[in-house]
Amino acid sequence: MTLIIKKFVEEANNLAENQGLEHLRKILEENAPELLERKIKEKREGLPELKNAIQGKVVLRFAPNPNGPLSFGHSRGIVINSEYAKRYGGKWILRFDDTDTVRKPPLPSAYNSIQEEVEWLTGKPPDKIIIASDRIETYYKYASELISKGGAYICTLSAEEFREFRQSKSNSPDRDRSPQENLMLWEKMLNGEFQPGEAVVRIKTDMTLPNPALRDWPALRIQDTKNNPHPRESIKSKYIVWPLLDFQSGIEDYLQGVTHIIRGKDLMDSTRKQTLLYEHFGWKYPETVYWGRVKIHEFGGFSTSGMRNDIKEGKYSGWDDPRLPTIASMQRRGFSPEALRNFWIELALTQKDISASMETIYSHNVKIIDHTSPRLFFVKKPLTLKLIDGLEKIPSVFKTLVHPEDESLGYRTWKLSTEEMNVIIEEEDLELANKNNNKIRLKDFADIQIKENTASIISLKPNEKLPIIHWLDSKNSHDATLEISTENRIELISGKLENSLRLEKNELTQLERIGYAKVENDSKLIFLHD
RNA sequence: GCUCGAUUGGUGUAGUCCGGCCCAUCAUCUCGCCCUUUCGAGGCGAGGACCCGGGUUCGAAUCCCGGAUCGAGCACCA
Repeated sequence: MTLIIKKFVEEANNLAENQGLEHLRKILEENAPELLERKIKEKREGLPELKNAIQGKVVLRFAPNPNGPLSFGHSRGIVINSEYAKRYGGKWILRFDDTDTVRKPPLPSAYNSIQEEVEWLTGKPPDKIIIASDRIETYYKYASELISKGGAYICTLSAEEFREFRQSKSNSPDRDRSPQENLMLWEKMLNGEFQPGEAVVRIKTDMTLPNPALRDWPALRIQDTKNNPHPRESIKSKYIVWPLLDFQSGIEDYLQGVTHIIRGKDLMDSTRKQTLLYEHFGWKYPETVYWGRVKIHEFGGFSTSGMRNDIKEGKYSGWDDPRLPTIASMQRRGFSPEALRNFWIELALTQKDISASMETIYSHNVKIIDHTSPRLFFVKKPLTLKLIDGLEKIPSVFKTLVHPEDESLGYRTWKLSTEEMNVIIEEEDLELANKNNNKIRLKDFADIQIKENTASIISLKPNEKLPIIHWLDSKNSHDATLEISTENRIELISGKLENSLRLEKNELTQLERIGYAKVENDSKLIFLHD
């Protein structure tokens, strides 16, 4: 049988090789046209489909620690979750996981700033907001329930002592206590009869589990909230027993009916721990997908707490310092939220650790801002040339398009004098002129001949092929600074800016031959990218 | 060390489940050309990749085995 098949396959392969696939196709068309109807593999676009996602029923969440405003990295979680919510007509929850008052104390202002940043990024508020520190008693309830069911116990071993048991795959002596005893100890924990480190609630798993991280993992611990009060006014020192991430997050996901969790792959063990927790309760764990680490080449290693320190020490001017990889900074510099969304969607969802470049973000941003950015002349290192010849040819008004592809945006105009005129060009462009017998074309104006600090108009119409440069008239320009920030320093470039357009604060412009910039005020521009 | 997981051009991705329309997609990048009175935008074109070694098969990026490399977790952080 197989021999017969082999014979025919060989025959077909030979035919294909000798007479081409078209020949085979014809034979098939004649004899068995149904075989030609292939299901065409659809090309995926953007984010991959979520497993078991039902239209209208998807619930997602993103849970940052509010110990600072959002970093660029956070924006991935917000974009991906909100995009999926949109795609499936579901909803997504913004949850503040603020359960560590000691090592990662929340920043009170972050609760609001994060919400604003989310809105800027996605165009609307999240469907729901949850603050973990408001829900401590709920978490207690589930802890008590699990303790009484024998699924958790109070462990009075120190972290170091327990580590021994974890390593040797043997049970903590506290493990065999009865639920009644554990409930009593639980009350003691809540009443403050233990100091931090003296007691912890552990989820019973199996000390022989191959993955050491999962062995009787800790669910709630004691924090000294007298000396380290929670920064929220309504919480402060109200609780001393606090849930750990794996417990808090697991319970909350269940309570909110989260169907899909999208998280970093560093949280893979969290999934496994929480799955064990869900088994105790008989719950079904959400679908989970992971992403890998993202490194942006131009941004070094920044951590939220590190930035917080540096700002405090005055190393940076604030969370929106242009050198910092925060959303606040990118917002201030003038990135379009749509560009950030497109960037993350294009990177998609894989477990690969990736290193991307800012150039990719720039390219996304240009696509969005270019067709609406008014053009402007900004002359760095200005050099003044007195017009000494050809003044009679000058029109009374200079006129050029606000945007080269969109006449509806109008014209930039300025009045010129035939009596006296000083042209301002960039020092660097003088070299360009040098290469062309000291001749150059002033964009939309005239060909000039330069001689020392003077210039003569050769003709208004282009006379020969000369490099075209941007320029200014001294009477129609004013001093301005362009702030360019590179990785670790801020450079202030002084120059001249044209008067013709009065741009509002935060408007984006394209400085011709320089790049895109954001208007801070009349005489200050912040460079975005080229 | 133990436990997970990943590996497609310079950088990201598609395709891998279910082997053959894949001498491998799209974007970015680089380089040409066109257009344009900006070094911008736009248009066209070119460049460049299946981690390695075996195996299965008529046929492997795709399946199997082995190895390498990279990353994460093994916290009373999130």
